[in-house]
Amino acid sequence: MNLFANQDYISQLAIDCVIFGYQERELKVLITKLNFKGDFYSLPSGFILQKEGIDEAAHRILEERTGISNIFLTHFKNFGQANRTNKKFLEHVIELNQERFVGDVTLSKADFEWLTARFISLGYYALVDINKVTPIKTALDESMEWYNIHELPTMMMDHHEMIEKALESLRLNLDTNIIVLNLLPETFTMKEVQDLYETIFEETYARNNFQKKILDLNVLERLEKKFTGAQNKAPYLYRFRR
Amino acid sequence: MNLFANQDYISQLAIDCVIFGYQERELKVLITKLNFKGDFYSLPSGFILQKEGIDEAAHRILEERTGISNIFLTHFKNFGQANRTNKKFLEHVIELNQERFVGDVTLSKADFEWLTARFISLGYYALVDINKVTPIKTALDESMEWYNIHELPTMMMDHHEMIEKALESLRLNLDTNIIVLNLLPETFTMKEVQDLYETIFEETYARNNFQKKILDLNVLERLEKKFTGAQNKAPYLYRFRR
DNA sequence: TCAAAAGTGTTCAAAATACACCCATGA
DNA sequence: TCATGGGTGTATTTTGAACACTTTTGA
Repeated sequence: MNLFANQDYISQLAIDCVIFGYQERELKVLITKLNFKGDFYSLPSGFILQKEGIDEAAHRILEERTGISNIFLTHFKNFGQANRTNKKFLEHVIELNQERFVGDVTLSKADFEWLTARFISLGYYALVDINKVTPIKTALDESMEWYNIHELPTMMMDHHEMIEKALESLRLNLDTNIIVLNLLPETFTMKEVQDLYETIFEETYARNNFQKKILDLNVLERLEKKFTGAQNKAPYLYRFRR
Repeated sequence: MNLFANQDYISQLAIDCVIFGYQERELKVLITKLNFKGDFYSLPSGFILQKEGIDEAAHRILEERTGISNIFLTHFKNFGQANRTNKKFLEHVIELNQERFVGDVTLSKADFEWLTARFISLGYYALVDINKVTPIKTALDESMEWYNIHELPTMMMDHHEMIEKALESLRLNLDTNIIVLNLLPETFTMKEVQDLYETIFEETYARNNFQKKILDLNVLERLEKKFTGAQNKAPYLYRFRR
């Protein structure tokens, strides 16, 4: 059975998604562990159907793996060195899992050829509210979990570099854009916004100046106060203005 | 004879180059007119060989068309809608030029299929010194000329949109980068730099403040004065510091 | 009434912009 | 010596960071 080779995919072209989530002052990335012996970790990836656009494909892949649509997702870089192939990687997987690759059952010859060709990857990154996501495993995944961006496992191919480049790109985008609020729930306090910025940029900011800067962007609206039970002044809640 | 289909190109993937040049307060783009009846204008394009990286391919294409290498060239955007194909365009060309498409001589069936597939394009833009470039026509080009960015002919497919996006990207890059000086000759006056910026951003700047801003970047070195014969103070020449 | 954390106003320094003046050049 | 355009110094405004103070909350 051919899983890939006969599908209506564009060959030699893949999409890799760096899905950023945020929780308790930690920036996290969604990573799958492959369902094979040996520890193989990968970004959620997929291929482009002949009938769909590249952005469309990226959205589909994101939705297939997280269940959510209509989320911030953007291309950040292409990866296309001449020798970029996962042939060695796949051979290693097969070597460690020989019993599962007997007689073309798991992976046909055609699929092997298709998958180990030289590949060009379009790198996308997404920002999601971690509470809205239920990671969806495929048959090939043993697990699919959030990893702190500073405690990543050893990733296959150049996926580690991809995450680094995605983070760089995210930081650059934030200078002119407040897209990052996609990482927060519907309503949030100013302190939560500040924690988020400090986590992403790995810096600290003065509370009052930060508040002024964000409010001056004129994209937030102030709602009622949030009484937490703590013995201090209740902070305001904010949400995106529509 | 197959020109494309049997070549070692990656299929369904193209590179389009927006080559910016600058002359006398005009920002220009290098555009080819195809060597067929009917006015068909195109960006310099090419395909990616199996054995070369994508950036490498872009540099090769640029060199094939301008004769220069080691020039500023960068990816700015991918173009990959589902229906993105030049089938209609090519059929139109063939219709207007039937005498040249008799008997597989100019374009084989295989080539036609290959060329009219759904294509994804990697958009690159380059900045070149217009005086160092001798546009190199291929067999398919009737002409290859510089066009003022505000006086572009009607371009095939989405090439017009590509130029717009490339310009946007160039402007963004300029905010943090002085790469734009690739558009100028080896030595230049401050006024020439200012003219260039004003042309690209379509704004005017105060002379003294502009000079200060550029010099504060610490990337230029001041050379001797340039005596033009005009009855005014001779301006200094500058060049990139190494 | 007190500690903790949020909100807001004021001050200070730095950067961007505007204004003014002087200088070199060739007719 | 004059008009022209180039170079540079000084004021002014705007921006952003630092500091200080007040308010709210629940114990």
